[in-house]
Amino acid sequence: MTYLINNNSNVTKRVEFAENSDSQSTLRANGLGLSLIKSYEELERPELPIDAVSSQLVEILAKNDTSIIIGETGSGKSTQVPQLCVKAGLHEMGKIGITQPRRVAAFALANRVAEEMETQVGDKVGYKFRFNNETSEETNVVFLTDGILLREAIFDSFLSSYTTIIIDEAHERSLHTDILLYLLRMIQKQRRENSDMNPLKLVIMSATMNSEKISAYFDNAPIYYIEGRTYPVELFYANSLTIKDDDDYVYNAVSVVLDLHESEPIDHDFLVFLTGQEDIEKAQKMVKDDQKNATTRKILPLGLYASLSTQMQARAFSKAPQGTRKVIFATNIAETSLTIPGIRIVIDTGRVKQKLYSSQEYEKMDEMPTPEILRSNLCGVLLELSSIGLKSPSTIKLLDQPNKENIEAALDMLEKINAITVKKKLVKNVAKSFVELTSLGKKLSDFPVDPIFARILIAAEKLNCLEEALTVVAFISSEDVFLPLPSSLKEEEKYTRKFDTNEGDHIKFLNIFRAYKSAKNSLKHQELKEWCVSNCINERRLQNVIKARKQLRDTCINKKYNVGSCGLNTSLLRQAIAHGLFMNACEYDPVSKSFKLISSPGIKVKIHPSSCLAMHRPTTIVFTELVRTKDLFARTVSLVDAEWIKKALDPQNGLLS
DNA sequence: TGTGAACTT
Repeated sequence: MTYLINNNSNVTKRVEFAENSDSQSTLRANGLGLSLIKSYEELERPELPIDAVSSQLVEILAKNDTSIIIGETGSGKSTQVPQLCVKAGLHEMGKIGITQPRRVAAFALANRVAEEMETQVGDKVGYKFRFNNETSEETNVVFLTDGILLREAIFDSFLSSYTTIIIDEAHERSLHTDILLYLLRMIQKQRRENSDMNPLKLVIMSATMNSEKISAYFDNAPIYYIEGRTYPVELFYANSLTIKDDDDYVYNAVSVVLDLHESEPIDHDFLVFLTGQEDIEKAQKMVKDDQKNATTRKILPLGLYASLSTQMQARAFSKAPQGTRKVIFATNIAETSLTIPGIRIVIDTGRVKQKLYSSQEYEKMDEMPTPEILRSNLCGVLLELSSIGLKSPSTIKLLDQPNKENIEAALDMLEKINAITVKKKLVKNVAKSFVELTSLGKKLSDFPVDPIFARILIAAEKLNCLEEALTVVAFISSEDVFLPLPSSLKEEEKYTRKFDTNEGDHIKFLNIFRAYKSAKNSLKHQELKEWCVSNCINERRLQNVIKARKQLRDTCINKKYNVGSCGLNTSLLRQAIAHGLFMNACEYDPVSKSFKLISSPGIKVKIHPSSCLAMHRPTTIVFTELVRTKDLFARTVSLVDAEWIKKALDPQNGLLS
């Protein structure tokens, strides 16, 4: 069937509307309209493929409990569907929430949609992710990370402030998205059955066509396809141009930028994909060095990656000054879901790297990545789900079922740390686990960190060293603050860094935090920066640690914890750490000259060379994490007393009530 | 005696 639809822009488009099967209607806005449109620069906003079907979508959104919308990046679904929900009146009884797997995406989309709806960010349109909340009473549409919506569900298990939840980028299958899909399906059912509550409308959006699975998961919800691409962007692969240096893809990418800078109009901005933060900083510096003497036709090199501050990320979305070209060096955070205004040329270095792989490996890379839920430690999410009220996590029905052993291992761990009790019951001759949250488990789930880290905080309160424990937990649950050591450093110098202590790496973190605080009080801004560099510290990451610490501390204050300090008595702090990490306790084994895991003595580990205890030979240690390379290495290690480990294993332990 | 990098509460 073919319908002709008139839309607001006076452009007539041909739209095919085909009914494929009972469960699946197909809405196609084929690209025909695009050739009729004027250059996007002359329009308020670029014409989007979704515009052709917007009025049908409003009806669909108003009518269906659950809709699945499939559209390519650039179809406009992320910016337009929330606005169409408003047109359908879904904001009248509560908020419309739209989740993103990444913070930048939530931030950028909120800014764009606020502009299109002619409102300020934080007013009718807002965003919310960890450490940032730009929403108010007035907010109708909120862009938030999937992780934070999951947190909200702990405090409001019906998500009652929302009328509509849109899950965007469902194809990425992030751990949080998968859990949310499960949870939303359940909440939708509960709200439908409870006459006091408004129904919950769900919209699942994805870029891939393999959507039957999601549809089946939601009782065969109808699937709608939006076809077509957005405004023209030229895509260059770096290897199709002159390769200057075979080994240095950053150098190649920058060379391409500088070449194209000569030939392209100055108001066409560039987007360059690189693999990581380090490469991005390097590329920015290379461009800056090249531009030192430039007076006209300047380049403004900007970075865009997750750990960049919100302000710096915002610069990537703002306009470059007149006569200056904006060049954005980004990780894959910008690859999906983001459309950055002004970008006309995209330089993708991926191909250059890929030619380093054999064809077999190349094919492997091309396959769909394994959903995160199939390869993650499930402790944290299972505790969250128990806290929301789920009684039988072993029978949880997810889009992809994690293997049973994985779930059992996580439940076993939660039981060992006394966060839950598990009762096995026979249901229709099949053993099922029923989970009950303990009072300790409830406390642990208040903190946005791994449950074993939260246990450190609980023990620390009783040991009167919570102030210090907050610092340690903030460090171990954040990114590594150390800059990579220059290989020019001699071996001896590496291990005589001034914060090292024979108590271990956790106390070293405390030393760094204390030293930074006092340096901050006595030094000027620039001097403080230099202080960080000379101590091999990444200052921005350290600031993130400080933010995480504040968030944890606020939770403690809120829950009326006694936030005391042990001062110089760091033995108390290590005792608290032992109460969290007791499952990771190891004893030195003189026979094998390695450490054996106390909980399973067959496993032998070595202290990672980066640890300040690597050159020592402590009897008993606890570690934060294990990494497997040539051997099994324990990273971030502390010296402990064997007695503390025994005490931590005791269920009657008064420190953890 | 040696880290994949990116994402997130």
